[in-house]
Amino acid sequence: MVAVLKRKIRVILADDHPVVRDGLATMVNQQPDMEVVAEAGDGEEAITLYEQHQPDVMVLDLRMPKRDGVAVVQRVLEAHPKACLLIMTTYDGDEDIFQCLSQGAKGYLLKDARRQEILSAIRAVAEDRPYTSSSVAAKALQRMAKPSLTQRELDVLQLVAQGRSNKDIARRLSITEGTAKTHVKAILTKLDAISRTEAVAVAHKRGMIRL
Amino acid sequence: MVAVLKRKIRVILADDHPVVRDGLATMVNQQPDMEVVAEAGDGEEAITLYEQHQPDVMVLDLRMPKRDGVAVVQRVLEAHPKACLLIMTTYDGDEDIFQCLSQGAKGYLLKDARRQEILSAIRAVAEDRPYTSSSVAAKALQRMAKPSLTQRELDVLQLVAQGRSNKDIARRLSITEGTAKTHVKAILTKLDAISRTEAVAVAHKRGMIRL
DNA sequence: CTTTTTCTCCCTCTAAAGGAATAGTCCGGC
DNA sequence: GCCGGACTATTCCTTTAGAGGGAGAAAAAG
Repeated sequence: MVAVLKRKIRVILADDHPVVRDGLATMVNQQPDMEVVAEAGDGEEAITLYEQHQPDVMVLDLRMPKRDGVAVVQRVLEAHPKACLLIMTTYDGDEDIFQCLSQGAKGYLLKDARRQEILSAIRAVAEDRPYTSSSVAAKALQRMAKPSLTQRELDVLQLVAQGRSNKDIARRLSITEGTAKTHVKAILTKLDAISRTEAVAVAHKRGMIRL
Repeated sequence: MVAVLKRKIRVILADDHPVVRDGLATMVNQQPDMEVVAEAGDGEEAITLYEQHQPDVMVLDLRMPKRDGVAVVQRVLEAHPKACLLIMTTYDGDEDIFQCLSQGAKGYLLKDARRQEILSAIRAVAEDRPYTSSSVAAKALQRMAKPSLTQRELDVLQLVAQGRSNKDIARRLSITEGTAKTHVKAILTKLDAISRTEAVAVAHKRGMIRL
């Protein structure tokens, strides 16, 4: 089936859990057509190792110490526009998916995927074919229909999620309480929430904030 | 070092991510003194397989489909008080840790633990010695100094976290709005929060609610 | 250079949330 | 039987949030 003479797919794994790296490494190295060339335990390391090894595929966890997945995607792609990045994470919020894919990641899959699906995804991405399961694609499409929050609104949302009052938020951002309220109002409208607490729930579910 | 004639430690792995199970299985099976006898992908399966195999150790993820880790700990230990359960999870909220350990889990460790630590933990738990890293132990102690929420307060907190208003909460729980406020007030006091949104943030960080 | 978006600030008004204190009922433990 | 915790409910009062507007300045997009 697999061409014996073909060069193996060179893979870097980036995940902060040694157990997950072991699992992936075992799976990958058992395949005749691929091999793990390096493993990273955080975002910084992922970027460094990509530079060093220039692999065919990098499998990336979204939440990692030092620099999170989205930031790694951004950095690597701006230096290597042809990089094939496969996001592999437990988070299925539409915002995470949207951010990664719109920034140029070639694939996005969830950690509860079966072994075969993971391997197929790596092979697809290695050939520069995008890999997106139907459920993930659906979320990305959902997200596109929703209004985006501005940077300032995200700043405010972050503070709202920490339980800060409008007055408190205003003080921290050096704006008036009225302005803080204006931003909160915009957030509620865009997230279709009737209270700040609901807005936090929605934003969290969508992966817009990290608590 | 390891006695060759000694019976191997029989381990069951319960985690909803195939990748994690693979990683753990590989690590465990490489050791001369232990072996994986079964793998479960959800809570129900974990309970069933424990009954069937009666392993020396069961390694449990906290968040699993169908039945979560705490519930599995409860069920297995009420049928087998001597069961050696090792919790392995990404969540380090004091409530999770406290619940598991106080219900009789023998160990609790985080998924970012190094390989050696994981194996040591399995060996410790297999010999009925509790395994608790210092950071985890510290959180359990912290939790003991904090007031517990009553069941009703947890019900209310869950609804608060979904963004419901006091009136809404009252309707859903068939109580008056005043009573809902009383509960919310008690929650704020116990969690040392000044607003419901902060209470949600605190509760989430402590692992008291699942969003 | 326009146009649009973003960020800022302002107003009024109503509804909701939160602080403080009190109290009756029920249930389980001692 | 008594006591304490849990759940329920109440009243009074203050503060905060949120709905509904409008509006100017700056920055980004066209």
